[in-house]
Amino acid sequence: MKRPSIKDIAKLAGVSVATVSYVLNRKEGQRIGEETRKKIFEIAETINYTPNKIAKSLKTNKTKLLGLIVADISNEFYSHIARNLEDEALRLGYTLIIGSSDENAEKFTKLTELFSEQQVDGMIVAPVSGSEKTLEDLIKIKYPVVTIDRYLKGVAIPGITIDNQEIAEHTTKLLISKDFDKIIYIGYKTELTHLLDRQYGFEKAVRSSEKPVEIHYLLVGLENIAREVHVLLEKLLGKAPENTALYFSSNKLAVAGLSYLVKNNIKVPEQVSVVAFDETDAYDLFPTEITYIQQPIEEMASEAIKLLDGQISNYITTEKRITLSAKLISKASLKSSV
Amino acid sequence: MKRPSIKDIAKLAGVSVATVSYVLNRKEGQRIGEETRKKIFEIAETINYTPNKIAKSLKTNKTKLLGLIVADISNEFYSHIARNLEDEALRLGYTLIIGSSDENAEKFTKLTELFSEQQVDGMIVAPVSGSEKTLEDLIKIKYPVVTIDRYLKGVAIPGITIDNQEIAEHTTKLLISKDFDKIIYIGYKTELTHLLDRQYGFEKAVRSSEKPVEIHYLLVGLENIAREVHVLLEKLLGKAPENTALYFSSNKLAVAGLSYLVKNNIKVPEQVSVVAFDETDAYDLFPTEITYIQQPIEEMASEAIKLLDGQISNYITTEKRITLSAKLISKASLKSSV
DNA sequence: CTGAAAGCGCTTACAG
DNA sequence: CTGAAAGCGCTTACAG
Repeated sequence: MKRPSIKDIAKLAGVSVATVSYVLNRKEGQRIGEETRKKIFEIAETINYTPNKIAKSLKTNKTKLLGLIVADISNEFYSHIARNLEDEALRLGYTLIIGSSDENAEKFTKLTELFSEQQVDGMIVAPVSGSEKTLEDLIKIKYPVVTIDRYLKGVAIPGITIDNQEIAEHTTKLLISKDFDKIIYIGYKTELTHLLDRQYGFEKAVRSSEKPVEIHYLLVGLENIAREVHVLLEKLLGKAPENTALYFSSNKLAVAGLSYLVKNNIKVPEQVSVVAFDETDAYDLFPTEITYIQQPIEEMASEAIKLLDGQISNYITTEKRITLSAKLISKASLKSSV
Repeated sequence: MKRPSIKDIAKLAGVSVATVSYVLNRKEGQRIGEETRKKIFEIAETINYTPNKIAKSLKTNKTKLLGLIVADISNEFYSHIARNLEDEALRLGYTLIIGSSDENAEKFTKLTELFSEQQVDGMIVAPVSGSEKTLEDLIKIKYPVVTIDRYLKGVAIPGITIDNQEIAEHTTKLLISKDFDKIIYIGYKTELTHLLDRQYGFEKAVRSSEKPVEIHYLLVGLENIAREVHVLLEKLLGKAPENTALYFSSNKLAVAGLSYLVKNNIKVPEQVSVVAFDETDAYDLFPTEITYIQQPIEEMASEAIKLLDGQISNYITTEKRITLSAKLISKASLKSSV
């Protein structure tokens, strides 16, 4: 009981497979008699024909498959990215195949190989540190690739990022203007450029400030975030902090840090003010509404797909990098003034 | 600059494509001379050959692609499911292609069609209400499909679920034993069996109880959850509830409800006790640790893939349904006793 | 030990 | 208006 092919339709209709292919693809130019046309549609319907895209792909060299590589699809930020990409992709007739790199360069490379063997028409990737060569190889063979969320220093490849440094600088200046006794930056130990940019933005604002303010950095690894953050905050904050600001450079870090505040009954913003990168539903459970930096995820997704589709369809190889603006969403977690 | 094919290798090596295919696939049985073998590998290496899986698929009728349809990949529960499925799939050499149904039967059907045209070897789906016929059609043509999280009444199809009714009943009995004045069940207006099962379990425990206890149901739609829950809780709970228990039948509902409690400064468990289905990192930001029902996601994923792979490889069509046990994780949000 | 050949299900110039 | 034929890149009996 094989699935029916156009050959079966052709036989049943008494025409050639070419004719069947033409009418099923509604190709203009090749005009086919209305009767033949109708008959073919009817037969296709009754024998329940569905096209075999694999066969089509082999011939046309297009699979309508897009590969998506994120750090971890179970991470809230990436699952939202994925969802938006999915919708945009579907709109253009693409389907998404996904993989998680776990920030591991080897795994990242394996995934690109796997996807390329599956003949995906293009890839959207959040590159990991150490994947420079893999990306360069892809560019060399002109494989359509677009980076998202991140970029790699020195690798000229189209992609979407946000203005990490600018928004971080802007936000930090705001903090500085509020005369905190102490500002604590909580970020990652990492070589990932988009995260370093957030740190640079922070540092830049600090350097250009005239007011003296006590600054601390808490940099944690990519694992065991919650515990690390708790230990560090305990050391730095103690149980009764005053007039302090906490700057979290990701939602994961924020959740870790906020849970420390809740558990120690530290009042926001009375004792400690908080601002965080990225949003998460989790903020809803915190007693104070959190001020956060919002990434334009929807726009990122649609631009990424547009950029990729452009490469695929027109073989454009501009090294276009698009930078979108993040937005500071002000809520109660930042003290209103001095 | 086309990508090299085995034909290119064959030409370069002065052998037939058949020979190249044999050595590249390391087929035993067909013994190929060690020299030819080495030469072929070398050439493949230098011209940077990578196999075209599409061509292979056309011939072998296996794509090593698995379709995953969830309600929404950006939902925390499903993104975790997806991640675990991804890992298990990769282990068996499969790649995941994903789609979100948005609980929409039409979209669900479209996705199954799309995936089947892409010739996925099998599908893992969270069926939506109204998709009975789609599923039955798939079974009729013996397409390997496994349901996850949910099942559809009357549709005999292999799948993984958890013991929703039992764990709900068990949990409710525990609530009842604690002599609350009022127990409020917060669930969905839905026809989805797995959610109804949670409700039946609750009702069953209530009916079999000897103690009289005031019971309320809050059933919300699938959209605007937060607002609906807030409005309903306000009506039912007021600002100063006493000795009340809240039972949330999903993590989304729980987040919505807990945020109401936080905003109104209602103490957990002093005034209100809480138990919720499913976990989420968000609980970390709530002042009290939340008692929740934990689904064995990892096991669900590995069993699903195993079941699907079984169907694919052996054409097993047992209507095997696997039920796994959820677990009540006790934390401070449930008052300790009377 | 190796090759010629058929075929998977399509598409698409080309010819008539 | 329609068909014969080649070909996409593989696999796999079969023959030698």
